[in-house]
Amino acid sequence: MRQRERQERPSNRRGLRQPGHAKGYHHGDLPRALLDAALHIVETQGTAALTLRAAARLAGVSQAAPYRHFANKEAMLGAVAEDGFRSLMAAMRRAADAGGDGPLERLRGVGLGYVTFATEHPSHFRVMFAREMADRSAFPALRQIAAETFNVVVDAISDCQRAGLVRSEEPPADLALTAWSSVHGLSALLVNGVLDKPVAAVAELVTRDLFLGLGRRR
Amino acid sequence: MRQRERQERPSNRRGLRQPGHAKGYHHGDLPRALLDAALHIVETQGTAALTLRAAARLAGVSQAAPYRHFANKEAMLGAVAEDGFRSLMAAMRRAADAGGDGPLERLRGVGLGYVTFATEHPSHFRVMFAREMADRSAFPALRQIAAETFNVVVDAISDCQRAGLVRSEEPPADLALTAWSSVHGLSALLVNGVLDKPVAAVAELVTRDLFLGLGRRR
DNA sequence: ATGGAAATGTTGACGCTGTCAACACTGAAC
DNA sequence: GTTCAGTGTTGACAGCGTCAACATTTCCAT
Repeated sequence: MRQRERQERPSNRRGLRQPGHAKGYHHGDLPRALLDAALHIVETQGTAALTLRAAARLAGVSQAAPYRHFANKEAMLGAVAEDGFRSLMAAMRRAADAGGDGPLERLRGVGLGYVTFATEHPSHFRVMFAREMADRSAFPALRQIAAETFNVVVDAISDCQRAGLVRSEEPPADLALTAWSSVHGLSALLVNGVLDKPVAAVAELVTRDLFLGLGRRR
Repeated sequence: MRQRERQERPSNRRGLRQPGHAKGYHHGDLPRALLDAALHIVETQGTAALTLRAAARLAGVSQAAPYRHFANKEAMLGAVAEDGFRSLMAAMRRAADAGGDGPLERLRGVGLGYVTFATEHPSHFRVMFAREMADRSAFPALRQIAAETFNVVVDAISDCQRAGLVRSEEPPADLALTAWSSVHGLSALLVNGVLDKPVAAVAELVTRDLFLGLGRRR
């Protein structure tokens, strides 16, 4: 589940630590422990339960301890979002590999991987994108990793163009924007419960129609 | 500002205070006033400032008064979202009319209207879709009006199919789902500040590529 | 018209939250 | 060994959603 292994030091057992206990006043790697706690909360209890105090509680520290490592709650959510993008990229790449060898199958896999990640981790997905505009500019690392995610799509489309499977009159980034929008939009609608159809069916549908286009083939 | 008429209940005709005269112990039409207050807050101060107590304050009543008309905060957000869908539908229809006479121009207008509404009312847009799944099923009116919004897209596509401008092998609802996803996804990315390009440019781009499809024309 | 019932308002409280200031402990550098 | 920056704790504050208890007003049956 947690794809990033946390390096555990023997002197530091997260969660088993009690306040004031002689075991250790200092935690060891509190930022890591807080992020792990936050990730656990968002996956198991949803975004509403993802609170600074809850993360501190789960990490076994006092409510004010997180402020030594995160400027405020937004900063912590930013870290959670960043981790989410890493997971999303991994899921897309995994799905692309599983899709097949042809560039088109890989592109399709990227899209399906995106939708699958969103529906399997709806709360995490929501944290990744439910950010205010003003805040987003204050988190360059978040912008950066979102851009990398986008590049996965661009690369998949470039490969298809080179293989003559996708229109080449347009720059791959332009087509990638359309593809990303479609897949992200479908994910958002699914995650927010607007659609009640099975995920697999609508994902197949949208990726196919995205490829074919709405217009009549002439 | 808010130009929607309030519909008067027949059982309430006697002794109903007109807006502006509501000065007594009873308000007159507190539900309406609270919704107006909430709409004003979400437009001027964003979703974070949209709080039950703030709406009560703006409506000039105590913090507990809203509970006579809304079960909880979620219910109020649901009402705000509902109003948002009404505004969105109106914006789409307006943009369709402004687009031109041909069905294709109207379809394009619907899409551009959607994106324009989202970027011009980002906070309202966020409230409309940032709802938890569990809650959504508890608001049938919300599901209903979201379905109506979707039908605007379906109808526009049907018209295009009848005019032979859009592929007819597929049911219009299927194509509409792809179109909705694309336009919603672009809106979500723009609203959440993931893209920093001009709205008009990307909206043009995505709607065009959506029509053409990613695949090579044969 | 009138008095009780129902509707709708207020006050005050609870526990939760994000956040901060003041303080306490720890470990490393001098 | 002392000092000091880093990191943790305690206790407080205001604002939030929500509820119970109470106050006032309007409606309806008499």
